[in-house]
Amino acid sequence: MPVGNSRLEQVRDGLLTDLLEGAAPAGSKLPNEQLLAERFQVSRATVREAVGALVEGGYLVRRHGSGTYVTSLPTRQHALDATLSYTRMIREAGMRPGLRVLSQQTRPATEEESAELNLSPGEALREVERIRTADDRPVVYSLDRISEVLLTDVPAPALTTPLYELLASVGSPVRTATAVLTPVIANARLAKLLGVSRGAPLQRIEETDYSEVGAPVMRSSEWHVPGIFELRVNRRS
Amino acid sequence: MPVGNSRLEQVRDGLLTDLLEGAAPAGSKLPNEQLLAERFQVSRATVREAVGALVEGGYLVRRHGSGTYVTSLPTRQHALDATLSYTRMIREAGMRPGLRVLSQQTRPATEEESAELNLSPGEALREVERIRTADDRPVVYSLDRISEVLLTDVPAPALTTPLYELLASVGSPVRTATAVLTPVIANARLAKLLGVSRGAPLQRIEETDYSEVGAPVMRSSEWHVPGIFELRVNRRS
DNA sequence: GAGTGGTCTAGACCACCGT
DNA sequence: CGGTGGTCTAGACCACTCC
Repeated sequence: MPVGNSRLEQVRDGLLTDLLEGAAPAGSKLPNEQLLAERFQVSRATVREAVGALVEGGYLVRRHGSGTYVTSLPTRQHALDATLSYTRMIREAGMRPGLRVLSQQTRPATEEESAELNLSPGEALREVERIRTADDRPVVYSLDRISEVLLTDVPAPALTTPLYELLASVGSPVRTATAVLTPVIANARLAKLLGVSRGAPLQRIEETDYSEVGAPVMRSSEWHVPGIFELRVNRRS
Repeated sequence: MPVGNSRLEQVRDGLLTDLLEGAAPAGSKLPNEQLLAERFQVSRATVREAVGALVEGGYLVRRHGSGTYVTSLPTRQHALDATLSYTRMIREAGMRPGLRVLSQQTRPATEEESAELNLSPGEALREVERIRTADDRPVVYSLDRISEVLLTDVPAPALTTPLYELLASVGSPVRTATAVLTPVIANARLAKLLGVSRGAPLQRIEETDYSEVGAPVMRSSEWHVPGIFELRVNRRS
């Protein structure tokens, strides 16, 4: 059982335990906030914060004037919007993730790359070409580009470590990203690299990754083989 | 200028105005919470709530012990994860959205549909087949299925109104959804319906929509023509 | 050590829901 | 109408960052 340090975490985890162990089944109504405050020996403000976190996570709904209720289905944790790690998604699908670096080079940024990464035109960037595997079968071909400025202390052939870890280690951890998904047809090269037929459908993802202050730090182009692991998105109004 | 009723909204909108009008440029540090409280004549708790909302929206970052800072890029508002409305996305892309109903029928649910919509096997559901257009050009072909039980008061031919509005009007407004995206190849029928070539890539989306209490209310299968409006996803760690 | 955000309290009043 | 969540206050102490 998770036990946090702060009272907020204690209340949140206490409520979560009720939910997971069936003490508060789907559709049931929680005790009111005053009662919860007494039960956990905290103020009502603290209860509200804990309940708010569970509402945010999709476990509870508040209805003004009526009460707080338990929902039936929590949000999926390994969706595209909820994690940045394909490694995690592949593992979640019950497969063994792997990574193979095809090439890496330093070259001037194109105009589009300069705009996306907020660089001066022609400024140097590091590009890595990789194949991601699941149970040794190729599933993603990717081209990742990072500004050379961020990597001054990183030797050229060092991009074999996971890029998110690398970026975190140089002080630019990735927190958010925006990705555009487009279906495409495999050309001869992609077909060969990914082990599919020419003309087979692939999921193309163009993504820009941002640091915690919102500065763009990496631009990725990816081609995914469909049907191996799910690309799921949690949506909300 | 948006002016809310609650003090919380007044503070939030006040800060947002600073951000949008450039009074607080990207990377700059906000005054501390005590000062903001004095400026807006509210308590620090209220300031924290307003700032929290802007952090949630991606406009600000808090750094414990250091300060609150303005980020460079706000989260995209019309991404797949942030809205359920394709109408809105199409309009955002500068085009005129349209909708054409091809057919509707009531029939028993398949096994998969029963599982997804939490019905008894073979229970009746209403199915609608539609084409969505942007500037009169077909962009999405969709099959939507809703349990007949939810629609007892709705006459059979009435599914021409937007389905989200219809569901809200019968007391089951959609709040969240989970969608799986897969690239596919257009077959002869889809190619004809969507005005593309056979063999062209299409984005397939299988989606389940949930009410505010987490009960599944609609299951949709969609085929999107790529390149008309963007399918973007905001991601976070 | 000074300044910042993070947590927490005890109490108040309001807005909405249902009977 | 009573009960619920929604908003708000004034003040306190803690944890962290950075000089």
